[in-house]
Amino acid sequence: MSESIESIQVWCAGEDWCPVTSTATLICRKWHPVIVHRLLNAGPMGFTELKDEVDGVSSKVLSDSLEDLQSKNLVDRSIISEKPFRVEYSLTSQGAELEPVIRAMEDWGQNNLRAPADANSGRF
Amino acid sequence: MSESIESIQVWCAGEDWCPVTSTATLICRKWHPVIVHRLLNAGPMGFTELKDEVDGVSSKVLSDSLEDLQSKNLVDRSIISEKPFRVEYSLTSQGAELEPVIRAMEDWGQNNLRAPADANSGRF
DNA sequence: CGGCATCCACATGGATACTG
DNA sequence: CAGTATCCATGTGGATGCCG
Repeated sequence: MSESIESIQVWCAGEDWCPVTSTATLICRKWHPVIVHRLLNAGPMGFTELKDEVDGVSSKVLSDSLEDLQSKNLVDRSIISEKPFRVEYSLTSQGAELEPVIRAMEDWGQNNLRAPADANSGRF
Repeated sequence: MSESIESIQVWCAGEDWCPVTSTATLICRKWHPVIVHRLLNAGPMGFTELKDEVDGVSSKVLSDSLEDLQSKNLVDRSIISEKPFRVEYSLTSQGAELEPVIRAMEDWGQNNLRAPADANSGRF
C-alpha cells in the first residue's frame, strides 16, 4: 500500500477494476478516516491541533498518515509564513467529497457499536 | 487488530470513544469492503463463488478475512448438509447495515478514480 | 511548534503446496 | 468444494528521543 495516486489511476484503467476496492485502497488505514473526519468537522488545522483531535495517535504515525493522504491527493499541506511559521492541513476537493463515506461510517458506529450502553436500542 | 467484537464493545464504553475510529477498526482491511459489497449485491455465496467474485484474493487471505468478519459479527457462515456439503457466507443484520458505507465508497471511487478515463468529467 | 530518526513488534498479505 | 499448512515479505503502528 501507500501507492501513489498515479499508480492507482493506472490500475483503474484495467479490466477488473472495482470502485470499492480502489476506495478501500486509499482510505483503509487505521487513522485515515478519523483524520478526514476531523478536518471535515473542524476545518483546516495545524499539526498539533490535529494530533490533539485524533485521540491516541503518535506524532510519527500522524506524520506518516498525512504524508500518505497527501500522496493520494486527499489532503493539502500549506505553510503559512508567519513568525513563527505555521503549517496547515486541509482537505482537497477530492478529500472533502469523502464526506458521505465518513458520515456513513459515523452513523454505523453510532447505531451498531454504542448500542450496548444504550437502553433504548434493540440491538445487542 | 482482529480484536473480537467484545473487546471493541468494551472500548466503546470508554471516554474518548469515536464512532469513526471504531467503524474503521472493523472494516479497514484490504478486502473487507469488497467482500461485504459482493455479499450485498449477489447475496449468500459459497467460498469459491466468493473467491471468484473478489478478484485477486487468495484462498488463504479470503479465509482469514472471512474469519475476521465472523468474529466481528458482520458475516455469518452456515454449513448446508447436502451431498456434498456446502458452506454459505452471508451478511449478518449488522453487516447488511454497512450498505450505506459501501455504497458511498463505491460512488466515491466511480466519481473520483474512474474519471481520468472519461472525457465528460472535469476532475483530473 | 512541527516534525524526523531509530528501532522494534506484529498484523496482514501473498505464493505455493497439500488435504478430506 | 472449501479450505489448511507453511513460509516469507512488508506494511503499519508504537515508543522514545532529538532537532531547527
